[in-house]
Amino acid sequence: MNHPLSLYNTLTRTKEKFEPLQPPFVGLYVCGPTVYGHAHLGHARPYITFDVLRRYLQHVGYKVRYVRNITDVGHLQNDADHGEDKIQKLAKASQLEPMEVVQQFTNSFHQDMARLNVTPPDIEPRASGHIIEQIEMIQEILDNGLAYESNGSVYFDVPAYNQGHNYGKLSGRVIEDLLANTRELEGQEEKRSPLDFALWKKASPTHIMRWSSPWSEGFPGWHLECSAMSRKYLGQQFDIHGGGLDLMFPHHECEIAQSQASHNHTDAARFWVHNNLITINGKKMGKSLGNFITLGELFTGKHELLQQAYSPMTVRFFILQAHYRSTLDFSNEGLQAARKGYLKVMNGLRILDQLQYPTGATAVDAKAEEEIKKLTAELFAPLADDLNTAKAIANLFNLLKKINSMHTGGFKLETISEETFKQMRTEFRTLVQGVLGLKEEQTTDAQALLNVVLGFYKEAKEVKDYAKVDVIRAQLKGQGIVIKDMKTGIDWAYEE
RNA sequence: GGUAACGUGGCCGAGUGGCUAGGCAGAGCUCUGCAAAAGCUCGUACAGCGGUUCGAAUCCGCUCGUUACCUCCA
Repeated sequence: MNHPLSLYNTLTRTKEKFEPLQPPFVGLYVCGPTVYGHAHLGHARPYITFDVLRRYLQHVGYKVRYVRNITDVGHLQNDADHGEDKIQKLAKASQLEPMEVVQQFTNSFHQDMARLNVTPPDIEPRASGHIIEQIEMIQEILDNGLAYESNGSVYFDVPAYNQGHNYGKLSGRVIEDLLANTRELEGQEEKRSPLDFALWKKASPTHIMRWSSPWSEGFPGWHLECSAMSRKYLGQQFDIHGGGLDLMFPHHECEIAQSQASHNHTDAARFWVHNNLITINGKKMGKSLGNFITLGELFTGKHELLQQAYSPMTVRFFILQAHYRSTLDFSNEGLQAARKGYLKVMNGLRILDQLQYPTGATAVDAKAEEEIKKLTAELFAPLADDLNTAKAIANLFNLLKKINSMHTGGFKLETISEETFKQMRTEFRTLVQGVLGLKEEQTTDAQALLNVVLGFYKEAKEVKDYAKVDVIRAQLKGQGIVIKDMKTGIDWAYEE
């Protein structure tokens, strides 16, 4: 298991060589969605990015346990009204059970991910299913003197924690600066310091999502679930924690603090990896800004900003064509270019399947051999350098040119050895399908194709070319389809 | 205001001291019944100004512009 994967670690702000704690096992935790709405293009990015990371780790031989949570107990909405559970708010409005809302959006999320060919995580824990673990964790933090109870709620004591630890180590914040810039928000009188955050919140009488705890009927704080669930399934310390850049502060910072404060004072994860955001007209795409396009809208083209529908693989390719740590700007032009690029790769894949190495070839040319070997070796190399999918795809196109030439005859296959040819074929396929996770999409409509054939059938009948008519009938029958000549026209049926 | 990024050819987007990124769009050529696909060739890009260096898109400084986080958000 010796390979040179380096990853950018937000904790150290440098690229570091990746070494698992217990090779060959790798524990990977990624913050999952809060299921109070349909997933949008911005959501696609981390899940595709970390899907590729997971696939790559597996490709180089690691055994990965990938945990991605579903947050379904609701994040507090900290706007003008005191803080209301988003899921609960929606549930009231539509007269649904909160869990019904959660299930709907969870199903929708799963569907979108499947279409994007994102492999499901190995464990997908729900926050609502881990209330006990979260309560336990709060108790530990209380026992360590780093949290306090206030009117039925429990708050994390940031200044106390900061005495022995470094609150802000991940996001580069300094506690004094944070204090100097704190805004006065309502409903904060229970806190000792404005920086303190809730571990447990006492439920108001109208709040329906509530659980019993030693402190009150209430619900867990909005950073706790990730700490509790990552620990449960990956241990006190694990290898990689991923998520969007916008979660770095406060979410991930709080996660680190909670984890440190509740157990052995070890960092929860050794590598903190953050993907950058998707922008639209240069601005972050986000729920709060209302400038998002859901994946469903993207796939159907039903959104005022969309000139056309973009298939899931187009979206995947679009995202992978940029490095995960750069912002990526949405545009129709960008998506359309991605679509063409994606189709080019798919055409290449088809051609590769058709290529056959000639038997008894003996015209190996050292230069050609070397060239293909080099291009092949360059396919995976960029992924080892902080998962540079953009460069890997660029290298893919460079090899694809040669493959296309092999197909059209400009590049004689026998000028490379069979071994090199097979290696090239395997690596190209593995990169495209196995690691980048690009799959062929059925872009053609079977019914439309059938109509074309029926058109020829009709023409043949009209000119009484019965030989051709018979051939068409026989061929279609071979496909399980029978032609029906009716007075009203030509139709078809499945052969019964 | 604090902190952190970014500014690359028509568009998207890699690259972080010398070696062609790549895709899309555009032009020309080859192939071709026509077309398409494919291949080949082409654009003398690195916000501006100054500095370091034999050499900078890449390092340093300043200026301008954009963004993110600091409040739920992937």
